[in-house]
Amino acid sequence: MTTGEAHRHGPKRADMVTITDVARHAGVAVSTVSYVLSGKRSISSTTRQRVLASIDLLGYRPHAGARALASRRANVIALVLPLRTGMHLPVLMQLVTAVVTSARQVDHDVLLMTADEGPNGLRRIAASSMVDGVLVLDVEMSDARAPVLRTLERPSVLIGFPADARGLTCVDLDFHQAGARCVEHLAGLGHTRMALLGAPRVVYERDTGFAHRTRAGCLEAAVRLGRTLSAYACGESPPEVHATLATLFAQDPGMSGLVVHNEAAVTHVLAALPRFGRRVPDDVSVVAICPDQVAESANPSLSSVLIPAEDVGRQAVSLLMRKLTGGTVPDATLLVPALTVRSSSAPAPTPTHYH
Amino acid sequence: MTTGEAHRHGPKRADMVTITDVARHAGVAVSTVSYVLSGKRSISSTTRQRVLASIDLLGYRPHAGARALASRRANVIALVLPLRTGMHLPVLMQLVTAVVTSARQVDHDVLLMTADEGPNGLRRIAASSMVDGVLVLDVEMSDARAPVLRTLERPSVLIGFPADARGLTCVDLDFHQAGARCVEHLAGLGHTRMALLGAPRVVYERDTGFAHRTRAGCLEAAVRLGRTLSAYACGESPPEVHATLATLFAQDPGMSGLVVHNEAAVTHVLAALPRFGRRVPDDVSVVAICPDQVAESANPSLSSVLIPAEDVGRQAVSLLMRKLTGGTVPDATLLVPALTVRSSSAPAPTPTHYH
DNA sequence: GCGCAGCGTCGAAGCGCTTCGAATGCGACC
DNA sequence: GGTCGCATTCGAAGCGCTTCGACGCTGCGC
Repeated sequence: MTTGEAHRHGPKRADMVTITDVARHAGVAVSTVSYVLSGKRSISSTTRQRVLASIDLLGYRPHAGARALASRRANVIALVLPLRTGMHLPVLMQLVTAVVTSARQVDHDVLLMTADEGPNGLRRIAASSMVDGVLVLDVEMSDARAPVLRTLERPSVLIGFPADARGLTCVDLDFHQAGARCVEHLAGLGHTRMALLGAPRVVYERDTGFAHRTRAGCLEAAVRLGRTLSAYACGESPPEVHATLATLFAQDPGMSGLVVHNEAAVTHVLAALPRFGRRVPDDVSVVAICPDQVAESANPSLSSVLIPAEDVGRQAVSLLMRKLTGGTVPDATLLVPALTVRSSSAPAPTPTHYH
Repeated sequence: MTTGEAHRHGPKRADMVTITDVARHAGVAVSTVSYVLSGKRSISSTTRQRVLASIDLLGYRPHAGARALASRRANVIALVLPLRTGMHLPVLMQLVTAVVTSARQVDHDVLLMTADEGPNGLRRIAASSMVDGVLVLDVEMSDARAPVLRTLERPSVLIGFPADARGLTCVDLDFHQAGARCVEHLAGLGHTRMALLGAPRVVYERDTGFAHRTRAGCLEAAVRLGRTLSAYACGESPPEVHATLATLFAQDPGMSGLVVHNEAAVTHVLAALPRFGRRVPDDVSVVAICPDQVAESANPSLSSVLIPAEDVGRQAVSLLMRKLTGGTVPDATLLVPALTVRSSSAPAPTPTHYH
């Protein structure tokens, strides 16, 4: 269905209400309407009422492009998503939702970019004044986008930490503290001999920040609390998990508190423990660092430190906004992890003799 | 007109290259640069070269807002995602990626909206000339957004069919044909007695289009090919699946070809069949209508009709573009389903006697 | 030799909005 | 009563781009 008026000069839509229309209808100057809307100058309450009434009546909506042109602010931020996503999808979605919602709360919209346009996409978007700032999700250690962001003429915030984060603003969960929380929880339940079952060895061998940080956090907490903790790298397949557990129990049969930081392996761990004669949580307590969904759908449900997707998204937007308004922000923002107790952790058992 | 002047009236960014700069540098009029870029008037090749060189040299990028203002086209489409997503997440992501990529190919960007802003969000976006058109994902039968779209001053395309699709442009998989394909596949393998295990009863009782269409497609194909097919609604829990299968085999022990259109139940079906003494695919062949991932990760992997997310996304964008350029498009676009043969289907067994 | 048709280019008029400086009106103050 | 200060409001100048009519030029037909 076409609207009338197809072939005029400056394409003139009959149905578009402009600020001029509002001004005329309210009997004020255009600038007055603008000031009512932006609040950048004081307007008498009678005038304000009148203008607002006209706006309402005419159904006026400011033209985003015109506004961007005149004010040099688009009120749009770019959200860069990877297309290859190693990330847990539900968590990603939570993040995205949180970002969009938070952005809307400060009157911004979100432009979606997939990574396949690569660095050039970033430059294009930024240079065209289409967005005021950029939010990058699912950052990798050696992220090709990181260097580009540094040279970009617009502020940006990363969710996650690349290997080289200098000069970049990053947000993520505080994995060091997450590790510590897990150990503290187990220690609080009376466990004295613990283990960390972490990511595959290769992950540690690359300088993958968050894996190291988790391990350091666990070890530090164990030392601080006077407990034993040994850390194991662990593959993701059932056989590898089984092998790791075998080694672990061989070295320390009395181990009763297990921290798992390996999303893929965690269900296999639960499945394998009974085969070593350990019931969860009666003989061994398990605490995981993983998305909520994984923790909840496990059997038994896992006590865990969650990825606080909501918070991360909100924080990221808030940081970006602060940068946009010329504020100064910390380079690194680490979110305080929260531990949720579920069915996989319980007070330490009285010592048993295993062979 | 002097360019110097750092602290004039309108905020002047030193780092922004405008079309005026390009024109001056190339020694032509501003309009000429514009025409080189848009190709809307013929320009001599020498001039074009010169202009393009200047653009390149200066690193010029048109200001999106200014362009939108003058041309009344934002070159942005809105993508509306639900926040509550009943949809299979990987499929959703595929769709989103496909949409973004397709849009970029026709020089459009994508503005992301979550549904929680509701109908008002749609109106806001549309009226502010921020987007030229709207793409709505994951449409429900009784979708609150549908009526709004009809009154919107911008074209829209839905992915999925609401109950009342009058006056709306919708795209989806052709479920009728999908059902038929499954039956044809089984018939081709020599199966004569088949069954359809569909969605829960309530889904049929609401007038849920795609469930009915699948069933009709299966029945029609069975009749056409001279085979037996009975359709069963089926719940999603293991006990319900077990019960349905029990009924099914009680009524027709010789059933050897099973079509499953129930994502949630399909794994339970595979798990339950052995308990009825049926091996897959030796005794019973199973064909599913489900996302690729589900089919691939099942054991045995499922022969299935996939949701062609890529195609759907591409089609949706292409339809929207056609509407934007004043073209006329069909109300309903049904995508041809493709069946992928995997390990769950095999030639019909020689008749066996079950009790 | 003159008129005419195109081609290629230019100049100017906006698109709808923000923002700055200036104008207005009013009570207060000397 | 004149002047100053304050609170409001107005007018106009752009923001960077597109688009339309106009114009100069060349080559052609008569």
